[in-house]
Amino acid sequence: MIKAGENGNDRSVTQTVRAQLALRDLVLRGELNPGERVSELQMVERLGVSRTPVRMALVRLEEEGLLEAIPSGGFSVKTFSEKEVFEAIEIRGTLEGLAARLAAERGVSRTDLRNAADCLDAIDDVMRRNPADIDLLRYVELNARFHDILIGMADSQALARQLERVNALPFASPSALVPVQSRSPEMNYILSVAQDQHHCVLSAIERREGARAEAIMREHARIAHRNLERALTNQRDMDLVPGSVLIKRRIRA
Amino acid sequence: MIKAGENGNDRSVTQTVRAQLALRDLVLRGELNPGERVSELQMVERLGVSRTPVRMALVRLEEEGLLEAIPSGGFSVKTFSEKEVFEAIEIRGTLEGLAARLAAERGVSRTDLRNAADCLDAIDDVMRRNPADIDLLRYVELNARFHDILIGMADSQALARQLERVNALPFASPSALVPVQSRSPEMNYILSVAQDQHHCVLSAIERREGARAEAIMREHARIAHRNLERALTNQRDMDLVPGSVLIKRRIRA
DNA sequence: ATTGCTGGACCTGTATACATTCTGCATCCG
DNA sequence: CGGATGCAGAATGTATACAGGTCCAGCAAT
Repeated sequence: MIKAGENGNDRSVTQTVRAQLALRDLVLRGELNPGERVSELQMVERLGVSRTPVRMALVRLEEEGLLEAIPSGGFSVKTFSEKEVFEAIEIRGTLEGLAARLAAERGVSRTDLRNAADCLDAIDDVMRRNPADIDLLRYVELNARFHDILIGMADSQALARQLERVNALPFASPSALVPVQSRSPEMNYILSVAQDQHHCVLSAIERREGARAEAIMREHARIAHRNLERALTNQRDMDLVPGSVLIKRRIRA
Repeated sequence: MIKAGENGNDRSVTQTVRAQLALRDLVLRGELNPGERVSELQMVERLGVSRTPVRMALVRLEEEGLLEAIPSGGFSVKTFSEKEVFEAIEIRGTLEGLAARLAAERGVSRTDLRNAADCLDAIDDVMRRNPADIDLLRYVELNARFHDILIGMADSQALARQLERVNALPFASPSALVPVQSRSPEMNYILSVAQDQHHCVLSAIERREGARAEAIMREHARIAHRNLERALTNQRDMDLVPGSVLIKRRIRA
C-alpha cells in the first residue's frame, strides 16, 4: 500500500500529518463542497491511508476551524459568512495589538530589534528595487516574517498560541489578502502605507510607547479589511483569496 | 466492562467524552504529575475505556491547552508559569474588551439588554441580601452568566470560539479567581467594584460608547490579576484556585 | 398526493492486533 | 572513569474488525 515516491512518503512524517495536509488542501481548494459531510471512508479511499489517521486529521482540522462537528457524529466542511471573515481579521488585529503593547511595555532585546529592523530593510529593498513590478511573493514572505517576529517579541506563549489559531484560517493570516492588491493601481500606495506602519510600530516598541504600538497594529489589520472589501466587490479578485470557496457570498448591489 | 451506575454510563454520552471529562479531572486535581508523560495504556487501565477514545481525549485536551504534545509522540501534562497565567487573563480581558466594543458599535437587541440587566439585578440581590456572608457560589454562577451574555451580544462566532479557548484554562475564566477573595476582608469592596464595572459596561454598550465599553472590560480583567497576585503571595489561598497544581511557582520574597 | 412506516445501506464509535519507533539501562570500550 | 553502543521493554502510530446509530428510499395505506 505504501508506495514511496507517490506522495512523498518520508517515513519520518506520520500518516496523520500527511492526511491532515492533504485534507486541508482538499478543503481549501474547494474539492469538498462547503457544508457537505466529510465521509471518513471516502477520505480513506482518496488519501490512501486508513481510518485512524483520517480521523485524527478530521479532529485537528475541526480544531483549526476548517471543519465543523455534526451533532450526530462526523464532520462537515465549514462555511464562513463575510461577517465572520471580517471578524477574524479584527480578532487578529486586536491580538497583534496586544502583542505589540506587551513588547513595548516589557521592552525587547537588542537582537530582536535588530532582526525586525533587518526584515523591514529587506521589505524596503523589495519595494525600491523594482517599483513597477514588485516581487509580491517575496513581499508576502517578508511580511509574514515581520509579523512572526513581532509576535515573538511579546514573549508570550499563550498569546502566540491564540494567534496561531486565528492565522490558521487561510484568509485571516497577515499576508493572506496582500495578493488581492496585485491588480490594483493603488497597490504601491497601499503597500507603502502598510510598510510605514511596520516602521512606526517598531519605533513605538523601541520607545516603549505601548498604547501607540497597539493602536498601530490594530489599524494595520484594517488594510486587510480594505483588501477583502475590494475582493468582495470585484468578484474576479476573489480567486486571489486563499480559501475563498469557503466564503458564503452575499448578494451585493 | 461497562458497569452502569459506576461512572454514569449514559449510552448517549460517548466513551470519548467520558474519557475527556475524566482525564481533565485527573489533570486538574493534580493526580497526574505536571510535566509527566501521560501514558495511553495507563489511562486505559485507569479510565476503563479502550485506547481509541483515550487517544481522542488526549488530542482534545491538548487543544484545550491542558496537555502538551511531545515531539517524539504522546503528550505530557502542561505546566504554566506565573507569567503565563497573567498573560492568559490579559488575553481574556482583551478579547472581552473587543466583544464589548463590537456589541456597542453594532448595537444590541432589547431582549439582550434585558437579559443582561436581569442578570446584574440578580447579582445586586445576592450582594444586598446577606452582605456579611455572601453566597459566593451563586455570585460565581451569575458572574459567569453575565460574561456569557456579553460575549453573546457581540454576535461573533469567531470571537466566541476564541474566548471559549482562553476560558478553557481553568484559572483564566472570568469566575475562576473570585473565590480567592473569600478569605479577604476586602471581598465585599472588590466585588462591588467588579459589579459596578458590570453596570458601567452595560450602560456603555447601551449608549454605543465602544471605546469606553472596551476599556472597562480590560480593566475588569485586572481584578483577576489582583486576585491571582493575592493567591500567589498567600500560599494558603492557592487551593482556592482551580488547576493551581499546574502552576509552576516561583520563589517569592 | 401525502404521510407514516419499514428495510437497508452507510457511517461513525469502539476495541484490539500488529508494526515501528523511542527510551532507558546495562554493558563494554577507550 | 566517562561516554558510546546495543538490547529489551514499552509506548505510540496504524490498520482493521465489529457494533450500534442515523438517515434515506421505497412502499403501503389513507
